[in-house]
Amino acid sequence: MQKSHEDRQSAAPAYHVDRQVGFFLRQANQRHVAIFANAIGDKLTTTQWSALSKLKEIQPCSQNQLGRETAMDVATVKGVVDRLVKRGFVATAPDQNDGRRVVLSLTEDGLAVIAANVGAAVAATEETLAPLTSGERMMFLELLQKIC
Amino acid sequence: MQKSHEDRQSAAPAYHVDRQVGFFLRQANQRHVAIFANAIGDKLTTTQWSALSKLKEIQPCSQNQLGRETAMDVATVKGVVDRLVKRGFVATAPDQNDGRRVVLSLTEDGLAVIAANVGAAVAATEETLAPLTSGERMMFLELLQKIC
DNA sequence: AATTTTTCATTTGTATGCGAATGAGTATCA
DNA sequence: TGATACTCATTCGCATACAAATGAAAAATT
Repeated sequence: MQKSHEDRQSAAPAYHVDRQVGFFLRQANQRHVAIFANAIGDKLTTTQWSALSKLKEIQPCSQNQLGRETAMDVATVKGVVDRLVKRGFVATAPDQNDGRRVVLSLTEDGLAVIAANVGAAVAATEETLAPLTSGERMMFLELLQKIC
Repeated sequence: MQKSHEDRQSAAPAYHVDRQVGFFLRQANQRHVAIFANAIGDKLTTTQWSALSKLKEIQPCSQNQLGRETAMDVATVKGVVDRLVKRGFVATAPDQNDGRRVVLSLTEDGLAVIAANVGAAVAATEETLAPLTSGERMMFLELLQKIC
């Protein structure tokens, strides 16, 4: 078998975008977002869901803190929170001790929408990992966390 | 040790957003995009890089086909291609046989910018996977592909 | 040949996601 | 106290990402 022109020129293997981690990460994320959107009943995005869920754990808290806890940029979390406030899931109040802060908390509706969709969120996680066996899932999650 | 209220109510484990695949996938992708942006010298995004690299493999081709090959929505690939055309990396021409199609191809500058940045792209992949050992990388990529 | 379906490209609207800049408020420290 | 540094929230610009709708052209079907 004759060697290809490329192989004759250098020992470096051919570059293929569709074999790079970044390419797969983007696709895997895309697939999960689609699964989540399909599973959830109340038109909540993955980031909105993250914000709501995290807020339930750490409320009351400032907007920036929520952003840090959910790995969102300040500009990003601003938009996410704005939409959640607009829909009545999150309430804002000025901080008494710090004039800069806006204190975030969940409303009744916010708590209700979380309760109503936890099942779907769990199902979305399950469906995303469906192609993997139980052992593969543990291994995958462990490795995935390492590159975050 | 007394059982928590939650445990008494149900056998279901507590839900934590920051332990779900989706949460990690988003973060891992974020980190890679940041690494890539930092490594590349010519202000190319990961999607723009995907489009250019793939185009080099399959040119000439239509816009929609490029979108399918790079896992991009028709609306998304439109914007990506527009910016690449604007910067002179991609040329468009009407298809002789099909009045709907726009035939895409790389320009001289397009080929040059790819050549000038392959090294950085490889380095970005390397840095993204840096937290993993060689064996872990193979395992991770294999599992990641399964959930795409 | 006429109808239906599919494909292609485009546009609109909504939602992230980040860099960078700004202004207001707080904390630190000389 | 006064200068400096930091934090918080906001805003602007740019770049994905998808749903949905549109119009034009091609392919498949009857």
